[in-house]
Amino acid sequence: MPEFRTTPGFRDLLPPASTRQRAFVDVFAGLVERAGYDLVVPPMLEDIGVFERLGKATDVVTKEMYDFVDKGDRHVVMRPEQTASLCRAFVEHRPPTPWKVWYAGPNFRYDRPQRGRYRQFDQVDVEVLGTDDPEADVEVISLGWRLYEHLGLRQVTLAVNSLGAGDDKARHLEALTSFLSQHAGDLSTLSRDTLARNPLRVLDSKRPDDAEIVAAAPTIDQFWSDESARHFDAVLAGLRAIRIPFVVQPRLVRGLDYYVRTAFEYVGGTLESAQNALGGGGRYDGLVEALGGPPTPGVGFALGVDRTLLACDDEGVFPPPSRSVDVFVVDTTGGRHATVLADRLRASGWHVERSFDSRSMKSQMKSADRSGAEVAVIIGADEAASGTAVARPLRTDADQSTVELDVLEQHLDSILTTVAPVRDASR
RNA sequence: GUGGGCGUAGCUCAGCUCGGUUAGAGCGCCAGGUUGUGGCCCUGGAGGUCGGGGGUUCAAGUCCCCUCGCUCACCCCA
Repeated sequence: MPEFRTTPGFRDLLPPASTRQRAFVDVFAGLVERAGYDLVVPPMLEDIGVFERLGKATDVVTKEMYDFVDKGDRHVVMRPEQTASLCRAFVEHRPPTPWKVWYAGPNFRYDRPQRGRYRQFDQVDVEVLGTDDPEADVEVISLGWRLYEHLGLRQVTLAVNSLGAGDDKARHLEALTSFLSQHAGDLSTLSRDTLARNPLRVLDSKRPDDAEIVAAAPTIDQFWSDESARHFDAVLAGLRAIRIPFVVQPRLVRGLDYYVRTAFEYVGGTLESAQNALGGGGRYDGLVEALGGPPTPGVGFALGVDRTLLACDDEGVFPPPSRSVDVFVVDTTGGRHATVLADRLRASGWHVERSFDSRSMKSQMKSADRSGAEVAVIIGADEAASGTAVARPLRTDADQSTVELDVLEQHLDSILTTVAPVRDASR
């Protein structure tokens, strides 16, 4: 074993996983930017206060944060999520509303790593701040859904609920707490602990022992105010209007206090474990205010990149993009010709590779083959002396030919267009 | 934080049950067969503190203890 390794829960992303992750973010960025969302890049380090406003479940949550005191005696934290950072940025800069933004980047949580969960993990998210129009909820939910469609995932379920707001949310919580307390004896030990900490989350229990009590517990839909019901109906109607299928799930909850009204989750169909949520979000109308800003409604979602890619693996979709090398320059005269020619051909827009260390022609040809290049351009002593190069197709039976260096591009064009249909249009 | 599985070559693993010469295979890498040409094939080569420490023993990759790491699940999930 090497002396130094990544610390627990952290990892190096190497190809092809790294290129696939970037391709994933590219798909996401293209999708949301077409919808008018702008990139905002908040720092990874925040004052811990930003995340202590997330609600009373904070005690538990704090234990899983990467926090420390820096050299200036500031208590800081590697951000555990992006939404609160973006809301902090909103308060700090007060941009015009509605503020439609997206971001993709790493977050940190100090918990035990397992499948699809690392201490540093990437999420992509969108947020809309400054409007409580239910159509904004619909737009946000649709963007997540369309992303899964673009990726080719078919076994994703959209679950939606309304958590209510203000009085109706409070009355439901009261009724739920009282009901669960009365039946605490019938709950699993673990759920009794959860009840003491965060009663809403008991509804999320997947333990068979709890099924009966959870099924009988009062659900939020019995407590909705007219306003909450109207908002939720509008969201559902909007989803129907753009033909996005959903399941209303009255027991869907969110762990943090700031969520109100719309809550939703995208649930994967292939991950059979207790954590099959690929992503989720909802309305957080009180968060900006809690961070010291003006009353500002907000809605957004965050999707776990690792978990979504795992779901892609399970469904056999979204493979990593393959490199397509156009030309491999083989130079047996020391390598300088390869340097010059590679530079020249790259400037013309081709994907060009070469080898180093003056290796044998056989070795360089082998590298050329393995690079996947369409054509090997070979320069040996004879070619160097006569100002020519040999162009040898590697993927067809066509003969190689010797061409003058000043017409090399033309020649490559003629053989590459028949072999490789599209060349980089930006050249 | 709790529990299970696993740590042997760059990678995937065999060897451990029942301790016994220089610790193996496939893939990958390098070179040669072909003194200027990839793929397929053949030959050769480099590459190992058997995760680390301690113990038992004449002898430990193999048995025992501890430890670190990986992994899966639970807990938690913003």
